[in-house]
Amino acid sequence: MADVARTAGVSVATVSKVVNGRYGVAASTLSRVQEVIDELGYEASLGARSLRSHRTNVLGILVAEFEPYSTELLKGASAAVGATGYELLAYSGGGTGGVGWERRYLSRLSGTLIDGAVIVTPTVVEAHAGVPVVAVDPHTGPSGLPTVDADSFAGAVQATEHLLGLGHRRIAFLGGRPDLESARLREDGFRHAMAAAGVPVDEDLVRVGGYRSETADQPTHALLARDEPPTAVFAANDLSAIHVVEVARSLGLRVPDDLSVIGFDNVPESALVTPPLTTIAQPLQQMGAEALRLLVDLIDGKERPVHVRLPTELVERSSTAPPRPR
Amino acid sequence: MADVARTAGVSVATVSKVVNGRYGVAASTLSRVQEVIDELGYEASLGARSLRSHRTNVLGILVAEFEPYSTELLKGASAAVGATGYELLAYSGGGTGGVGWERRYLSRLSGTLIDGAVIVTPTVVEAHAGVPVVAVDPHTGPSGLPTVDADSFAGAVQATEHLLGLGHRRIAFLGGRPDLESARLREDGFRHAMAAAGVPVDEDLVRVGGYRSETADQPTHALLARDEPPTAVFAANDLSAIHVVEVARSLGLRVPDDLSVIGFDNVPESALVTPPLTTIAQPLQQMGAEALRLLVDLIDGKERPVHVRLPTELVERSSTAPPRPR
DNA sequence: GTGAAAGCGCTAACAG
DNA sequence: CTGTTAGCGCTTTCAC
Repeated sequence: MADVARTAGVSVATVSKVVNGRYGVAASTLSRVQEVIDELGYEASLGARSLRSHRTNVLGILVAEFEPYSTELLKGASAAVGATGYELLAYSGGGTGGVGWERRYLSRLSGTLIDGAVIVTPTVVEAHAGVPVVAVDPHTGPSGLPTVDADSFAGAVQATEHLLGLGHRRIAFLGGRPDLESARLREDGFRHAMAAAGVPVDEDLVRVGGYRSETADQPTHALLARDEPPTAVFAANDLSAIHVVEVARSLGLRVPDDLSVIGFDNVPESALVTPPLTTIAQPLQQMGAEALRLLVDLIDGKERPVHVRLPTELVERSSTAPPRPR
Repeated sequence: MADVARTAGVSVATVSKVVNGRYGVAASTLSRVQEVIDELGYEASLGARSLRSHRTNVLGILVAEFEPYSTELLKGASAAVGATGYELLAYSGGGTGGVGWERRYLSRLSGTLIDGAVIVTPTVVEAHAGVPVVAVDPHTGPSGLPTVDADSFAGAVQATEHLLGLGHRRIAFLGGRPDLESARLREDGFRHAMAAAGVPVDEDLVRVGGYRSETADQPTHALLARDEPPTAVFAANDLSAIHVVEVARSLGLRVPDDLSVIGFDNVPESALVTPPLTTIAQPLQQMGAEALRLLVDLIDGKERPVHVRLPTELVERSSTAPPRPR
């Protein structure tokens, strides 16, 4: 900025005024400064500006890692931000954040740099943060923070009913982590639908999968190695469902002929596996867009429902079929 | 930081030393300060820190918009950053950047905030930028900047040969924008493969699609409305290929029975359309990871090839088939 | 081993 | 209308 000021023969304060469109600058000065700015390709440093002004027009999206789930939200947020005049800053430690990443990233960015934040699947939710914050699918469920999530319970019911409707009775549930709200709700939905159909749940068929390939591996093997293996598996997210498909194939089982598998999330990757995964879709892009709109309204001080829950939908692809007659 | 200093009964300078692990702090002071930091959940502001220190341990990824292409790169970069100790900051204006977004975002973030940047599909490439910069698939082709891209020419040859091998002869090419390097190379590859097979190119079947649905719409209609329409279309990216499929269906043509369509990129979305798209895969995640590694090496001053070109691969799905006997 | 002071690039008051 | 001045929260000499 000093460069620009010197070249234009004015003070940095004047340049600042031009850059920020403040009143009190002569038309001639303005155009001269603007010319120099264009010529030099000057752009104010976000860091320095925000340090002083506490308004940046930048919204943060804080994620533990850029993976299929968070990037879908990002697409939605990106589409929604266009109209608002804000810019988007997505921050991630690349998976190295460890526990408490959400709080650390937030304090690192808030107060300076961003006017508000969307935090994706936070474990620790803090109501007070300095800037407005919206949580997407917090692991503790809707609490003090404004929240956007999908209807995990209803989705799990849909998944289970789909399997039941196909004729399955020996259905396994490969859950998430029991301490997470979404995982709990999906198990509840599963049990609810089973009970409603009058099909008893074999407790040995209910396992903790942990939402990730590595953690789902052992329980999946245990499930499929049984004397009387399940004819269908409902996995609480796509990542673990995909892993079930892989394990089944490695064991010589054909999907869906020998085993039906249904997932949850509908990340794009679920369509890429062989066979393409039947799953329960969360409207991820829509959730990202909704979270962003909610955040903007919060910043603008508009009244809004503090909790948005979006519906899920069954996406039938090729990993589910009626059980084979025995 | 002043809070922490006051509570611990030391100066902010000392707190700073503790935070940054500098030498010259008594063990007792260190542990006391560390305790207060943990208790208060203090985390240094990125903006302020970077303003002063010019080393942030944060790498930037600058994109025009978060869409399927850039988010795939993001996933790769995120996976690769884990080992490096850096954190990732992805910045986007949400599509409102306009021309020259790459330069503006870069000067906004560089010098402060980030130690280096990966710029995704920049149009304007500037060799000198203040911080190390790596370009992914720059629209002008490899120039002064270190670059990561895929082999567009070879990929286009693969696509064309696939169609030729299926028996197609009347093959249309729906190109990108002629001013973009990747688009030009894909057309070259198409012509090269046609010539090698001794099949003359009907110039009326070569159209400019512009890489986007909106820009591809009119040329696609023109192509399919011909008296003698093509039996196959090679679209220069998945987005336009998907649009060709949609237009064909809206015209009552069945894909692939009446018309084969092949795309380029292999974004996850290409598998989600009906029928799933046959396409040429760019190893997008790998490209993102490679760009990040190249950037880190650049920052560390390591010698590295300044241009990495990754191979493409044919992904056969269901949008291509032999032409119908007439 | 610790703190005082200067200053990173910018904006906001205020004086001229 | 324009420039001077005082910080924003932090790191970094450099005295003590």
